[in-house]
Amino acid sequence: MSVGRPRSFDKDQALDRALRVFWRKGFEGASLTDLTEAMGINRPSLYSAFGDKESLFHQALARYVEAHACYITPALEEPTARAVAEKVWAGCINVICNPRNPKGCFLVQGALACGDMAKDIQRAMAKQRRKGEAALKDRFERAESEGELPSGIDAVNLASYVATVSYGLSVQAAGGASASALEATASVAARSLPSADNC
Amino acid sequence: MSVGRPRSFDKDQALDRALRVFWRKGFEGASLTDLTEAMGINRPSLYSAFGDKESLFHQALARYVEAHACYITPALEEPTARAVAEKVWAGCINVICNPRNPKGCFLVQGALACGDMAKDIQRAMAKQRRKGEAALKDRFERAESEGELPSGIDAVNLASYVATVSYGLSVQAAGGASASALEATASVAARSLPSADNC
DNA sequence: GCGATTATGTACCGAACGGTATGAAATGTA
DNA sequence: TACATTTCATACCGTTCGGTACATAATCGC
Repeated sequence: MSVGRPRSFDKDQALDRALRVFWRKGFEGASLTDLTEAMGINRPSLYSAFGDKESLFHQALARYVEAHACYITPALEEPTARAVAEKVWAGCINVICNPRNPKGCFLVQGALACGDMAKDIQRAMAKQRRKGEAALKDRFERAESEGELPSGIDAVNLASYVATVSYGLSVQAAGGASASALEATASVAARSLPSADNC
Repeated sequence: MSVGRPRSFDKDQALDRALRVFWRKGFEGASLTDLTEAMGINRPSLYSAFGDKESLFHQALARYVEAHACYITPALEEPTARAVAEKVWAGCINVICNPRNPKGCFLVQGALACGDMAKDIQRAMAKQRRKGEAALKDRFERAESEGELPSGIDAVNLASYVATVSYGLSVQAAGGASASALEATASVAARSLPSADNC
């Protein structure tokens, strides 16, 4: 056991609550007062446990990826490109319309447009989005090699498309769209996907 | 001619410059110092000409709709639902990847997630997005009545889909995607659209 | 118990925020 | 020229921002 006074709060829980604040208000819209109140701690505790606001945000981002954007991993294991895409969108809608969560995708609305001081944050978010797209691309390259993709679609474009629809759904959710409305939208999007009779 | 000292700056030009700042940095990320410096005027001139920051934002929003989101109107006059959607996406990409503009769509990134003080702004942006979707819906209802839409797609869902893809493209552009990459993405999206051989 | 160490609560820091008071400058009217 | 009117530039307002000094409290090894 480490010496010194023990921490009186649960660090993971506090990080989860910070994530929810950043998720709802964005990096710039979330003040330290918002954060400390939601986390149930005061400022010095936040700084000693997480570093400054930017560092806290990066940790919240990592937490989001592992705890909320994790639906991507099992989706990639679906047997067909179509099933992968449909499962990604379904998982996405499940997160962005979950009444227990802020509306929308954190990776989209955490820092899409921001002041110069937050440009590093903005880049980190874009990088994380690209990471998801790269995972999709790898998966669709496999589909390509298996002859699953029709002519005129390559893995990169399909991955970009699947991600693009996800981002669009997130904007819709942030604007108040319901899960059922977005499921209908995703079902239209699915018409683009390769199916058994078009390859 | 009105009495009093004449204004020493062009109001429309100043508003255009304010729009660009809000577009790039969002409502909260744009400070009054950013705005006045870009507009080439000082604070009291801004307040006397445009009101407070929120009022200026609303005027910038109106300007954006008429000067940059205006590509929607001619797109609606295309003869088929497919052509409408393709022209909307092409017009969208032309705006969000235009090197003369900030990257991305102002209606998406102006105030997607924000602090409580900017919630009215957030709602105004969502309302404006819905306005565009409603225009698409009306157009696709016409397509529906003309028997152009295949079974399983109604006008509302198709309009939501076309808008959703646009928003997703905007997120991609904000993240640095090139116009050519987004054109390829949009071409995948177009596979969802009704074509001559699927109704 | 005692010192070392770490966390907590309060109270505060300089800087930047949005917004404004004030007086000088520039116009039309007379 | 004198006045009314409107804009301009400076300098400032109170508030909130992100971040921290400092003293106290709680735990460890000894």
